[in-house]
Amino acid sequence: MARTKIDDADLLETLTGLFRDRGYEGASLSEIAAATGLQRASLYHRFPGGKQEMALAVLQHVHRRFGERILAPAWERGAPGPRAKRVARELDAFYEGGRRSCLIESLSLASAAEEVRRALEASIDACIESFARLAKDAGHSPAAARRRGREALVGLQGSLVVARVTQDPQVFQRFLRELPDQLTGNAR
Amino acid sequence: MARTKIDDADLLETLTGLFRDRGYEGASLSEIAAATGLQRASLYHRFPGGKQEMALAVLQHVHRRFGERILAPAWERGAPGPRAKRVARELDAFYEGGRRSCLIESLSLASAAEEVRRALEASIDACIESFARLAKDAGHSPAAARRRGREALVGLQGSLVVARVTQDPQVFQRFLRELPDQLTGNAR
DNA sequence: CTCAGTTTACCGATCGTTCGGTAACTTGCC
DNA sequence: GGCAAGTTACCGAACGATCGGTAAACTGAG
Repeated sequence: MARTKIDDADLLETLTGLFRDRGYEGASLSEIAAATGLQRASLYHRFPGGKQEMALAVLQHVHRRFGERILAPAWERGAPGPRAKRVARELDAFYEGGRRSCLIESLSLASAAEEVRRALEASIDACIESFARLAKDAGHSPAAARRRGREALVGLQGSLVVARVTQDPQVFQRFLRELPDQLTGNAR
Repeated sequence: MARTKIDDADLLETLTGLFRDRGYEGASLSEIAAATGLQRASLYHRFPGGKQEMALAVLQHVHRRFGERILAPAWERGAPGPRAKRVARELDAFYEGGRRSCLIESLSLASAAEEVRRALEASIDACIESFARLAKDAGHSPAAARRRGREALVGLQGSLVVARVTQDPQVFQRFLRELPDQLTGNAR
């Protein structure tokens, strides 16, 4: 047993879960080590930059996953309505029905490092743009589409927070149900 | 020197700011001591229960402030529209235009103690009920009013998170502007 | 043998918390 | 009023535990 004990994908997945649930300061290296099955020192072999590099890697990992999968339907061809529904389904899976928090929110508290802050902003922007794309494809002006995208993101973040505090995922489910119409629907 | 060096109101105010900005784990006792002007040991004289009691006291403090002031207009007499506008103005002041985070969100991460979790839930509920009251007074059914109250809370939490990450308080300002109509407006 | 990957053992710093002690004020007896 | 006893508020120093991080030895596949 000398080659990687835990492969990068699993490692990142575990780290993602930890940072989502506990936040940056809340997720200690001991806890991370216990959860990943690696010793603390081994984590420094994988992430020489320490905890901050772990957070950064997780952020990139999730950002990629959003781009390649969760938000991908927003950039495909076809009717925007069904595509929005597919995005909603992907969000449902990623947030486990509203029982998991958003990494962006969890990591944006502790007055993060500039590099982390930039990554957070990039992910937020990508999310807004993808949402806006669906609204644009539904015939809305660029300005109106961007506004709808922003409002959808607000609903996403807000419903996740409320669902977490009230321990009631229904709030998130309601958001998901209304998301497609919120983006592609006609009137307001 | 025997009388209090820092009075309870100031102390709670400082603690509130710290917990909002840094979260429970993020706000260390050293930092709290530095910010309040009291030594760590002195904090234990004021809060024998330690950090958790501090968080609990802050939660109660803010809960009272919401009940007595910020959400008070929702329970007064008069047209619901102007009352909703007054609530919005109070929220604007409390969240400093969207530059400060919500305590409930900041403290709800770190898998808090049961007592803390209950306090968080109580505050959330009070907020929803006050919002719903305005919708009810505007002629909406109890069910519809409660739905509007919940959605308003989602908008509040979501816009605060997005405003923090993007460092753009405008998102919160937009929410505040639309809040009165969202609660008391006619159609949807 | 090489060398990436893991491990044990350890580091200084800081964590939340406790302890012993000291002023300043209050109380109650004379 | 005078003054000892008690209370309140604060502080410096230290507690054990844990924090994030490092050095060096071990492991095993190429």
